[in-house]
Amino acid sequence: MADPLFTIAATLRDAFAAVTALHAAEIDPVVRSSDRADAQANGALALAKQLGRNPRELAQAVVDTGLLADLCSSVEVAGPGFINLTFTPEFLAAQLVEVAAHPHLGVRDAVPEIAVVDYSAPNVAKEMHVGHLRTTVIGDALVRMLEFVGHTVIRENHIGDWGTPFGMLIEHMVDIGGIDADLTIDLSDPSAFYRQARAKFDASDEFKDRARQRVTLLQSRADGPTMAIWQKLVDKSADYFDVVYGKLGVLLRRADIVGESFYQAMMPAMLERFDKAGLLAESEGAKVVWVPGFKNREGEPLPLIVQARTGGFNYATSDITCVLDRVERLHATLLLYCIGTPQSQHLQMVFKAAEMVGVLVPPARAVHVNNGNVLGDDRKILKSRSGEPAMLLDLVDAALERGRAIVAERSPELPADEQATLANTLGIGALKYAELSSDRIRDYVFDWDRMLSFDGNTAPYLQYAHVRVCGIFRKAGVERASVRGVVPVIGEPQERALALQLLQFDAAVHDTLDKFAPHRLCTYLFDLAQTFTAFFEACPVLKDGYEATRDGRLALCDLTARVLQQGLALLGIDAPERM
RNA sequence: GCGCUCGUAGCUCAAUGGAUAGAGCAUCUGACUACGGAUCAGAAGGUUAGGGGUUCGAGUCCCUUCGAGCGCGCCA
Repeated sequence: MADPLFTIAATLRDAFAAVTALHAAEIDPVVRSSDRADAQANGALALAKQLGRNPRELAQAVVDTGLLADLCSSVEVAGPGFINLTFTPEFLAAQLVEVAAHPHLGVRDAVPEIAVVDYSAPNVAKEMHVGHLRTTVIGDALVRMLEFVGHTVIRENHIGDWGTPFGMLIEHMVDIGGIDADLTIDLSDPSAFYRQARAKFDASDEFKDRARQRVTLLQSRADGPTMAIWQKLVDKSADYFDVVYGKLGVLLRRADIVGESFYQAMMPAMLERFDKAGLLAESEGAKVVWVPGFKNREGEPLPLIVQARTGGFNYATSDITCVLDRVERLHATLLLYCIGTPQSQHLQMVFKAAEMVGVLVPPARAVHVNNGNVLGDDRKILKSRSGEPAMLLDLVDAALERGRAIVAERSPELPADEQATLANTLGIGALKYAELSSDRIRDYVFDWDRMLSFDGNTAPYLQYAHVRVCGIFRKAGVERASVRGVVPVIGEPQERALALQLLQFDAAVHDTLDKFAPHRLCTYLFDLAQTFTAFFEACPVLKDGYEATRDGRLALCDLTARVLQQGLALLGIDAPERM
């Protein structure tokens, strides 16, 4: 019970029960933080409507029970029926002591589930571009948060490693020396090999035929040389992905790759299940599933094609089989798909089809954690100089370079190795935070200067706030751990504001996970940092004449630093101790 | 044509159906020889694209118009 709002809500439930003679479980008072008081309860409004009573009178009756008096120094009815609450300093201080001793800083464990988080999903033999940035960074943050609250999290990188393009890719490799060909992925142009193959495919009918035959050979999965070349293409691309993930500091590793190819063997059985359920139909020569509610251009029902006329499977088949695998083999109950919004209709059809065939059934559920685009200042998708979507590795390298420039200018006195680490922390932190700090559903405008600024809702601002707190302890020569048991001082308004903010970490994390919206945690951390700086200005910690409040304020400082550090860590961002 | 997403201060973004829609940047005015100035305090800035509806209460939910972006049968 770290969050005081939960304690208040429970007490309020008792109070409502007392005045309405309803069983406590039937009442769900809404308690939220408020600008006008420490907290505000507005359960009386909805409840009064149900009971046909005057909301103000009901709220007043609840106040009159006196049940909140132990926790609050002031309880008053306001507006149409709100109850405004001001906590006692003792109550706040006791909650803070609990949070400081709590292994997760007051963040409650969730009811544990097995969650699969599907994110990043680059394609073999193709570059990662700006479109992969948000899914990768958002998915990674969600993985960290889900693990933090106690879920078992399985990361999956559903790479594009199967399908018709592999006919021409493999055939091109055969032409240049087969499995022995010296295939290198050029980090400055990872799609070069793909383009060469494509050019031949477009130019030569003979090559086109060979490529088509090669696809058939690949799909049979029986031809040794074909599979060996395919594997080499996949491996080389995985090397490239590892470079990107390593620089970006995301958790995805080779072992997390579960590409489209993985599901091929299970697809016939999957179709069999649709057939047995009477859901498999034929339309224009293809095997389809009619998913209700979807229409094509002509306004006619739109089928989900699971087997093409040619007998080949496609990504609908693969994605449905993937749902099956996650639910029945991995026993996942939470399936998160961190994929751009354009895939929305496809995923809805896949989820619906999986539901119809009895695979995706409660408690298992799938969520499309969709995201908008990254735009340039022209409000079009961020492009590189060549006019193509910006390459992810270029953005990462540019972020690192900008980080280095900032450190060289502002922290030249630090040891060289620390400067290097700091440059990375600042550059990558800024890049990631920019992706995370606005609502993932909307497009957002990419701007180096803004994301690297030490002012505003940015990673550097939060990192600097952390550095400042650490600096106080360094200056005082006090070990952070030594103040952990100290009861914080709650006297000045800024101390109270900071205490309230610190106590809402739990709510911020859970709110973020309820909506899979990392920007909510970002907003919380930014508010916390701002609240801290106001405290820092108004409430001297180490100055002469403030000995009596010193340790209590140091306790607030320590907790602030820990919440900032932990909060940033949940976003995949490091918090340096000095800069 | 059908469908999905979005539209909030000059700019970039917030806001479980709750009171007077909040931050940051930029602009303007102040503070301090600094417990880290990589700072803080304050001011100004709004018909939440337009119009209807539901509700005690709508930026939020529903309908509609306009605008932007993206999908829409055998690639993935």
